[in-house]
Amino acid sequence: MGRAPCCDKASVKKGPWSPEEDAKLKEFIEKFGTGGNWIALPQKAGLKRCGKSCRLRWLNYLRPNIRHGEFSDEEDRIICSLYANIGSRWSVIAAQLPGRTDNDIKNYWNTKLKKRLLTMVPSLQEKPTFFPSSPFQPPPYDHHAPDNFLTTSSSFYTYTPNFMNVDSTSNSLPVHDINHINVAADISSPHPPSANNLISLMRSDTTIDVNDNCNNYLGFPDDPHTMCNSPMKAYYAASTMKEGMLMFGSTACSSSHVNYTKDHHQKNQYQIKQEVDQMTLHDQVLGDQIQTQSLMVNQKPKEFMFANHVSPLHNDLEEVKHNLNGYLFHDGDGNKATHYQKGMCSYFY
DNA sequence: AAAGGGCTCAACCGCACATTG
DNA sequence: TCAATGTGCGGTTGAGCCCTT
Repeated sequence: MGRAPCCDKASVKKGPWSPEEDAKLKEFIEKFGTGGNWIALPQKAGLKRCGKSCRLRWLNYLRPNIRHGEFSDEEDRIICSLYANIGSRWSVIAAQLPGRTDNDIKNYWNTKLKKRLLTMVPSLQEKPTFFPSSPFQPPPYDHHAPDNFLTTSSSFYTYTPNFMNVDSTSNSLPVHDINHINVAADISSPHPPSANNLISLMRSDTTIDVNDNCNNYLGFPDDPHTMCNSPMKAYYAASTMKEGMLMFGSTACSSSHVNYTKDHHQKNQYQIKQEVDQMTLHDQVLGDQIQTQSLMVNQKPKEFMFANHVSPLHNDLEEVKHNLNGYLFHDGDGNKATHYQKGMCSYFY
């Protein structure tokens, strides 16, 4: 047996609101408020409408300070960035855009922004199975990439998660919720090292099981170039999309990317999240290739002191390029790696 | 000018969660 | 503790508008 309907469907009016109904609702709420009970409101206000319908009409159209009409470029960027971070949590996104309603933003995304994004990045049109509701998807495998896949490209798409809240005292990897953004946190224990390197993909509603080489994330369990010769305390970036969490990071040194084979590459080419030119809020330029974006909702990005923390292995970091068939991470030196790590929001200890 | 296909967006639906008794 | 009720949210729908042929 399903739950009782919120109102008598037969006796309520549906469809577009008339100006008279709008006026009645507005007048009533301005005089008496909602009374904390939307269900009872229409009767009190003399409206033949469902309470939910009244609420929706008020919130999306009648309440003061609602803005309709064109979205600014800045709003576009915020929406795109937040969507990349938190997925279709329209109410959260709307909270960052005063005067905009979740419904407006949702419609705007579905009808305009998503299409624009897909036009800009055609390869995003095919959804990966692990991002079932995301418009983002991995680029196609580049068969021409050299075996170490250290190629270059003039275009680069990345995505920068906001904030991290790493709990370095814990061996577990809780997923924090900061400003509604899931953030994976840290570990500090020896692990199957290979699994700790790199690019990890996991569902945003999971926590990382660092003893699980790849079930929750895609690491390089057979990596022969493991660099983790010390207990690692790395961690990690986290970013979420609605269904998936993309993680970048390395345990002790991101140079462990070097020399991965095509096969590795193929396994790990999952990072397309951000059209740099269109979505960058706070640009950082990494070499001449990389820009990262650090959208802060209520929080500024943390600065990383990458070089200081990975110095033992720092020299290995000559090349960390992750060519994702045109989407390139290029770390030519430690300094760039710093940016790289900033960009990917990795933490190193 | 008419047809029809695509697009927009207000509104609805159903579910999950919160609150209340 | 649990069921009933209210609220909020995201996904979906469809009427009306716009554009192309």
